[in-house]
Amino acid sequence: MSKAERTRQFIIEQTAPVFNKQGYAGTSLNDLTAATGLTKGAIYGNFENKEEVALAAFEHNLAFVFNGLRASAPKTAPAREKLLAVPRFYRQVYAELQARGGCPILNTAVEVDDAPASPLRRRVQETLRGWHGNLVHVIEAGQQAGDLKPEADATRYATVLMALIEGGVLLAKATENPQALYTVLDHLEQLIETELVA
Amino acid sequence: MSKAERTRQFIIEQTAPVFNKQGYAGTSLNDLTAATGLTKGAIYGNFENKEEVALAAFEHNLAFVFNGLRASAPKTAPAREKLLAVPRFYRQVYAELQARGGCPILNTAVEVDDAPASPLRRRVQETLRGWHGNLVHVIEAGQQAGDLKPEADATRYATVLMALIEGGVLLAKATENPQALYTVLDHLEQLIETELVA
DNA sequence: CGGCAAATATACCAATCGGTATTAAAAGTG
DNA sequence: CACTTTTAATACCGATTGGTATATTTGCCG
Repeated sequence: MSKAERTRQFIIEQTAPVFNKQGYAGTSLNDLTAATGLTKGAIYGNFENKEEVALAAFEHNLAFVFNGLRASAPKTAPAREKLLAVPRFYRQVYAELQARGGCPILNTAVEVDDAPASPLRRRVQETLRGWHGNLVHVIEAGQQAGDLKPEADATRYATVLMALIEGGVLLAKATENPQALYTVLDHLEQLIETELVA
Repeated sequence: MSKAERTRQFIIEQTAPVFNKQGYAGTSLNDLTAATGLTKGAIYGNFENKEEVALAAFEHNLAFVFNGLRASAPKTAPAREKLLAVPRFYRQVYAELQARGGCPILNTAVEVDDAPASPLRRRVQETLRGWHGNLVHVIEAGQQAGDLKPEADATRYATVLMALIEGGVLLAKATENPQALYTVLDHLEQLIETELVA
């Protein structure tokens, strides 16, 4: 790992929470040098421009969520466990997620969804589509395996799950009351058990 | 209505969608003069500073949502109708809400929830608390009247409803697919009928 | 350990930021 | 219509913005 590669990684790690908390427009180059202790020269030696740093930081923040989500249930687990692993993960990790500035998908989606097309905007859309597709796949596989009710609309429940999670994180974060999220997660667990599990 | 009052109102109306789309940090004084056709002198003659414009614009955007929400069901309607009026309202109004930059609560909450205390931040928290309190009140009144299941946890369902709405709006907006919201609204309607209505 | 390349710091750029006096125009009033 | 007050436009301020060219330092390798 070259010096530059390590520095690049260091910049990403140090600036990721800043971007997640303050947003792209709300984060200045000054914030980036303050967060890293480096100078503009070092940053622009490793990134094209501010947006490339933001994109890499978003990717980093995203990895924290999806790596944890993946680790939360074995790849071979039955669908019920895989679905229940989602609320379980958010329960476990919310305190740290909050400290890092909340859900990067939520934060970034809101900031870019009215802006002109950009790499960051495309990446957010792709992430949402990917997550949804993955959930649909889990549900349908579970139905094939006989674990989940065959009549349940996989697309619908994938959408509802995502909306509940993102909405719950928003409420908890904005009201400074984690209980709001836990309440939503309770509901989600019950929903999985009663409407999806066969 | 004095000239200044009319100008102030004009500034609010013209800048409200801009703030809602670009956020507070992403909106410059230049954007405000461009949106209004006025000069900085006119704006600073009617507002203390940029934040006061943003606060008034937020209030204006909020009124669009809550006025519509209030108008969506008669004050004297039974609880079931009042609750079903919520998804019905969002279904009716989503196209216009999207054109205005989406849900102002969602947008503003995400931008300010990691920032230091500010009037805007306080107002967002107050709004969320007020909405939640209002929903709890509607549910509990419905239980008193025998319209809703008495064992349902009013606080929980108020939180879940809000999370579903905000999450649904986020998904629809970010993926440019209104269907995501409609799917969530379908689910919410079914939830009200099966878990809340007696 | 010397020298070269890679990486970081420094110094600087024009443009734009939010904000303010001051000046000019318009509105309200007798 | 004239006069006064209110309201908006102009011109300007220092600070900060994202970004770059250049100088300096650092790490690496023979």
